[in-house]
Amino acid sequence: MSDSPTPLPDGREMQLVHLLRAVTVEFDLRGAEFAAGHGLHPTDLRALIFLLDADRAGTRATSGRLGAALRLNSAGVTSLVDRLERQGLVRRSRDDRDRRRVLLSVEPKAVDLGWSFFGPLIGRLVDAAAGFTTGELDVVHRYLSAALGAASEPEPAAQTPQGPDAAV
Amino acid sequence: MSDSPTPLPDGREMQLVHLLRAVTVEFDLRGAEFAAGHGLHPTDLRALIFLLDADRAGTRATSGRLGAALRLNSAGVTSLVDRLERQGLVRRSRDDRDRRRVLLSVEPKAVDLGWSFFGPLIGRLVDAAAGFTTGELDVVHRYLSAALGAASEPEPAAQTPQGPDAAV
DNA sequence: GGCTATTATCTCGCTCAGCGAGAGAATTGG
DNA sequence: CCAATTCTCTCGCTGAGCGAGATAATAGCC
Repeated sequence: MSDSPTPLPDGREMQLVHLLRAVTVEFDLRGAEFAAGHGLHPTDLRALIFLLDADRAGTRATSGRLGAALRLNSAGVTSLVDRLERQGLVRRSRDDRDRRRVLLSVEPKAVDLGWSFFGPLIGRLVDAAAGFTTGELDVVHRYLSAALGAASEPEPAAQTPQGPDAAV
Repeated sequence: MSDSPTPLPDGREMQLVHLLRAVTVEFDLRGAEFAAGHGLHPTDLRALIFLLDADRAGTRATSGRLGAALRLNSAGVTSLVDRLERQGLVRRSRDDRDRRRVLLSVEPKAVDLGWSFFGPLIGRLVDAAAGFTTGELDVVHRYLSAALGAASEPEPAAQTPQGPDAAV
């Protein structure tokens, strides 16, 4: 099967797939560069983004949820949070309702760091959207939502041996 | 500066930024899952994708170019290629024109593996594009191209200490 | 032709992210 | 109150990727 099983036409749809992939690669590259430039690992940045998202959404982030989102086991999460705590980016605190849990809260330094990463990128992306009508942006929104749904579908008979929740 | 410096309106443009980020996360997750399920590391998969792209484009991939694309130093590339070669996915061969170079060629097994990863994903993405007119897909294409350009711009005074080429 | 500078890859030794196994502490349900 | 479960942490280990330097081939200079 060393060739296309279904002779997919390399038309507009395929071009979009390649574009999406290119955007993904580019985002990852920016993230890795930013992380390296600030003495972090890509995983640290991913964790920070997850925690900042949770912070903005008002969700209480725990070690467990972080691990599920990043697909790390508990030992990995412990060393990850140790790392972030050592850098003064997050703070651990026991959950008083369930004292087994460790709540993670981001420090202002983390928020600043997040902004210094996303700020310029967001700025350029918003600028890039300037040449489109609101109707066109709606179309893009519809497409990206559909693409996200398509990408999120798990493989048919693949391995989903993970826990109950997960998913960033 | 623990709050938005420019009070960016959380309008359509921002929603698109979040969607793009979500798509990136989802793609990465799929890649990591696929890699883990096949005894590879995310880096191995990224390398494979790079090599398959080069193969389809007719470019002769070398260890050096692979390292530049993946931001690995030479030692890392050596062990990466060792790994891929051990799995029967790529083959090393000396370039006869410049016998310092090592050309990397993908084995059929790698092509199959690539298809088994991208095939279903592409299928679902193409399906997701079915509900759009060609005009609308053109709009999406324009937007994604613009977004790719925006994401590719290097940070103003950031570190770009890498070599001349790079970029997957 | 040799002779040096440059380029491309590999080897060695090391650091540290993340895993598996299991311990410890708190919760829930009987 | 006791067992089963849940959440996090500790310990020891594997291996990806780095820095430094060795090796080999090429290109430029005289």
